[in-house]
Amino acid sequence: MTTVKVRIAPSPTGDPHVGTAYIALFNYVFAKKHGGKFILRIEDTDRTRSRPEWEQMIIDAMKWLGLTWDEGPDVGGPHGPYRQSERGAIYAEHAQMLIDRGGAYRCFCTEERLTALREEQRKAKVAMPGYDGHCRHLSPDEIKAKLAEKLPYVVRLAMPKEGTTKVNDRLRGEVQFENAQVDDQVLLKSDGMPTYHLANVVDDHLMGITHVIRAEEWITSTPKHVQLYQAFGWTQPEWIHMPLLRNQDKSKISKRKNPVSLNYYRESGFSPAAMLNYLGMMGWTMPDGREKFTVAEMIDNFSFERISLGGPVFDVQKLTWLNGLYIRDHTADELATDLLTNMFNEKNLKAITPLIRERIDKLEDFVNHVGYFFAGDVSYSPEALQALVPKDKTNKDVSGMLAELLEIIDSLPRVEAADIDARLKALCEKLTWKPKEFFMPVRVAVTGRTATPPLGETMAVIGKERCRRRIRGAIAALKS
RNA sequence: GUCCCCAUCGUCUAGCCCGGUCUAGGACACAGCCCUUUCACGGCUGCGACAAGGGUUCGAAUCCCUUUGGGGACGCCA
Repeated sequence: MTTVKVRIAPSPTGDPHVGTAYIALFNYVFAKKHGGKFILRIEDTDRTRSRPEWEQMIIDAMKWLGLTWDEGPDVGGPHGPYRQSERGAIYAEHAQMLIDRGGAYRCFCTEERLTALREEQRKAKVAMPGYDGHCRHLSPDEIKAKLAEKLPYVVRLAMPKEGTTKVNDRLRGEVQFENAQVDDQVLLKSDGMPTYHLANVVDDHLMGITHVIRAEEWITSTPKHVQLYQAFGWTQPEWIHMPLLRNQDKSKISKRKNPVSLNYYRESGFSPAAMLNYLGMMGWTMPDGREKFTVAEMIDNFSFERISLGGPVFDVQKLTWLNGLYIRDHTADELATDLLTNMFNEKNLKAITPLIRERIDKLEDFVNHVGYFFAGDVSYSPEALQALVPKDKTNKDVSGMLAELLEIIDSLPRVEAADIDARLKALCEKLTWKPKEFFMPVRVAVTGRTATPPLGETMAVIGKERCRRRIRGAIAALKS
């Protein structure tokens, strides 16, 4: 029997995601259950969106949760590198291998042609939009000529056009796909980087992955992966597609409708144990029905048979209840230590004091000045609410502005004073608002107050997660 | 639109595979009561679901089919 080896393969294109933690947990638990290995692989093949800061945050968040890996970019391992951007040669070689075997072909179609094609298909309401196979049957001479011209090209999967591909999913049984329904996916982009489809198959094979435990959204692309395994002549891993975490409205969990950043939960003071416990009960239950359990207990009792397939709604309220249980497990002393390390620590205090030094006359004034640096949500008094909307603006104007600000903040790894100041100024100018009209609503949204230290520094100390949740809260307040 | 997945209280779920023990159990939330100087915690009670229709069967939440509903995928994103 081969040793179980699984992986979590996040993409460093944004905040560390709760869905990543969810899938990582099940991979981790499964690996531990069977004495196997769990590895971390960074899928940073999207050159425009991947950033090292995001990668670092993912690693930090995973460490915070305690989901440690046996191989990964930081700890190395026998199958490295574990960062896909550093494995370019491997993918190029394998893409060539595929071309040689007829499992893939070069495609010289331009971005413009593909956009036009897509548009055409959309207008004609084509049942299965996709690549039309234009370059699939180019003659060797035509290809040679185009290569000689140095035309940029991609490598596409030569999907069989007849027959079916079977995917054996551990949780759902056999799922069949008509090959004609499956697109000739791009495997290698014109920048030489692989797409997910190629990279994940090649790496999973080379790294000896035995079980692919990933989210359900991948199930429709699995036939492509199965075809790739066959084209390479490799043995497939076992496929396990976990249900997707959902928003309240049942759509796939998203930052628009839910806090999805692990940093949010960390900074709000959720404990990793509670977080993992809660994630563990999304789609899985203890045999005895216990709701409070540790990862170790989950490992002891884990089996795929106890997974239910309905997409679980991620309910922050229930997570909060669970976290309360964990808080109460602590003695008062332990809780005090926790507070001292994570909230009222030297770093936080030293970040705040320069901002309020001029604003207090006695030490006891401190507490009344700094509540919003520590609090989660802020409430808006009638006066604050009034200040939120400047005289010449409507609620809609302000919520629109705040929504734009939210987008800006979302795109940043962290909020830094000078940087956010510049961005605020730029947004103000872009919207052609008067500074006075612009900055007060932002101040009120983020702090709940009309008088605060300078905004940029204040926001930096409050931090990205709190800033964004309060802005969201302000937008909601403006609606009612 | 096409393909794929899914379907028990508002939410997380047990039960479903191996039909009867299910007048469907637990938890969150909500409401009430108790505890209590207050608030919480804790305890108790209540509210609340087998999507619909057809089969199969002596008997179906459990098996089959259809419909409906929800979700996902359809990118040189992952």
